[in-house]
Amino acid sequence: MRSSEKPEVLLHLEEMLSPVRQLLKAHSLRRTAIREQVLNVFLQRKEAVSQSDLEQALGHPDRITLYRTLRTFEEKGLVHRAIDGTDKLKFALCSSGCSHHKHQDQHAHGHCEHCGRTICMEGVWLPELQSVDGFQVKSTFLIVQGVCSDCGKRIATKK
Amino acid sequence: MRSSEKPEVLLHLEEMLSPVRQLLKAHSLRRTAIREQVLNVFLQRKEAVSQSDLEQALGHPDRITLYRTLRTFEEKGLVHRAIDGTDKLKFALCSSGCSHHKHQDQHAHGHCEHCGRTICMEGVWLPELQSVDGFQVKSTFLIVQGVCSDCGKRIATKK
DNA sequence: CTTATTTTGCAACCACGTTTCATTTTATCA
DNA sequence: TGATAAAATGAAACGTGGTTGCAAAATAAG
Ligand SMILES: [Mn+2]
Ligand SMILES: [Mn+2]
Ligand SMILES: [Zn+2]
Ligand SMILES: [Zn+2]
Repeated sequence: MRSSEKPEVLLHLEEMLSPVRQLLKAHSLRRTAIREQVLNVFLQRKEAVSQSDLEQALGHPDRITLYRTLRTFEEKGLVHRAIDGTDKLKFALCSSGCSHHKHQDQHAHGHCEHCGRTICMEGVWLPELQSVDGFQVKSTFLIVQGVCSDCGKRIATKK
Repeated sequence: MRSSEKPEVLLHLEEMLSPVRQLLKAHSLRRTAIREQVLNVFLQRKEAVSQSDLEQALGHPDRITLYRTLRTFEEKGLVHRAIDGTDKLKFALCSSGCSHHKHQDQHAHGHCEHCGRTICMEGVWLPELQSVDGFQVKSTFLIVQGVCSDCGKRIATKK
């Protein structure tokens, strides 16, 4: 049976790609087990995740493969680095506008000094600088340090 | 000869402490070879320096001692971390107001994507946030990415 | 100079980042 | 549906940094 002869119903089923497969296809990435698992974690958790977070979440897959998966995702514009001032490198899902070498996530990152989680903050204004005494500004990153809303509530309850 | 009997001229000479010794004394730190060497590098270079920068500048001293020297300086308020978005931890000399566990360096850090140097930028306004949808803000860090004035001139000349 | 305290230097570990290469898997197309 | 080219994986191996414990050396104080 050639695909052009398939009944319409089946064609529609084939087009019902899961969100992760849509993402992979949209960025022309092959579909592999670890890529789907990693993307699932990114979609479930809303915070930025580190490689060790993923290792734990996925039951310790091969660490080199995971490493390369993250670099590939970064390069293809699926995730961006979430700088939070700690020594731990974290990544967060990109907004839909990002693609190969064209990241456009201009937002602050909030780092909770209590639980260590890092979140993307869309609603914070970033200073728009052009140059600072001779320094040509290309982009700015803002890290907001403090206590996240979850931890704030938890602390308030305990008192 | 007891010190109380020394002629005034000698007493004055003794009080002529070098800048590094003044710094050490002001933060009640013992005077050791590596501490003086490290402080000299900080005073000469105006940019933020990493441990590997110091290792090279000082002819590869014991790396654990250097490591502890930097932590001690940070704890006592002589240097602060200069977050620049790279994976390399850098430190910069504190302004005179800092002391044991009371850092007060509120300024942006500029990172040159060309030469990799990181400098403290005193003249940049930091957003003053109190809370962002439930997140209690304690402090903010601003990283300015771009091309430093030196590299800017160098590039302009080559053209 | 003596002594209490601090600092050093070494051994030893661990966490990560990164490359290389043979093997396996994926997508494509006849 | 296979065969095939291209891409991804997993193992090994190496490098860099961060970190602790402990005995020896150095410092500051009296
Ligand atoms: Mn983000
Ligand atoms: Mn600074
Ligand atoms: Zn929290
Ligand atoms: Zn530069």
